Amino acid sequence: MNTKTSQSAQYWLMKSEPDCFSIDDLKRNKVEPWDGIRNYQVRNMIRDDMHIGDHVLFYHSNAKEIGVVGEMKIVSEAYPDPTQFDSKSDHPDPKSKKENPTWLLVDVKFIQKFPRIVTLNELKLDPKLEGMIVTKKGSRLSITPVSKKHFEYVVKLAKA
DNA sequence: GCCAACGTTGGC
DNA sequence: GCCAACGTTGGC
Repeated sequence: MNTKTSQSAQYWLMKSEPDCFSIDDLKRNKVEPWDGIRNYQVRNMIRDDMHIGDHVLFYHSNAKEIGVVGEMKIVSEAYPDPTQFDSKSDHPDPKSKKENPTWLLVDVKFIQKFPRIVTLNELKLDPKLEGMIVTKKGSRLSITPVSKKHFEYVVKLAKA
């Protein structure tokens, strides 16, 4: 018997500093390896809980305008992040060994850039989005799970 | 540029 | 295993 059960897609929010990698960069490249994850909690999530076909909100952090700017999709399972072995990359990790890489990444695919940004302030103020992790004070995880309800509501807001 | 809120490191 | 010091994230 096949022990694999078909799982329904999950929903996420992923942060990026637009000065480093923006929604427009993703739109141009179509598919991009989401490298540079150097947090164990986030690594474990992408390794254990993230799968091909999952839906993602693209979030601009550390920017003039902070908030959700578009949508993308996960198009690979987690695999070793090559930048950890590259001393010239932004986040080399000399302690990580090629036989047993510490850091993983997933490939993401551009779906759409929203007609407008849904700002963090807007997310915080909307009672329908209460409990969304990114709105919580001190939330520093670059990837967080989002409920299907919240995801669909944010997309609706972006197009309103 | 400031600083609060974390996460990590390393001495003990 | 504790915890101070340090580094990073990211809103403001």
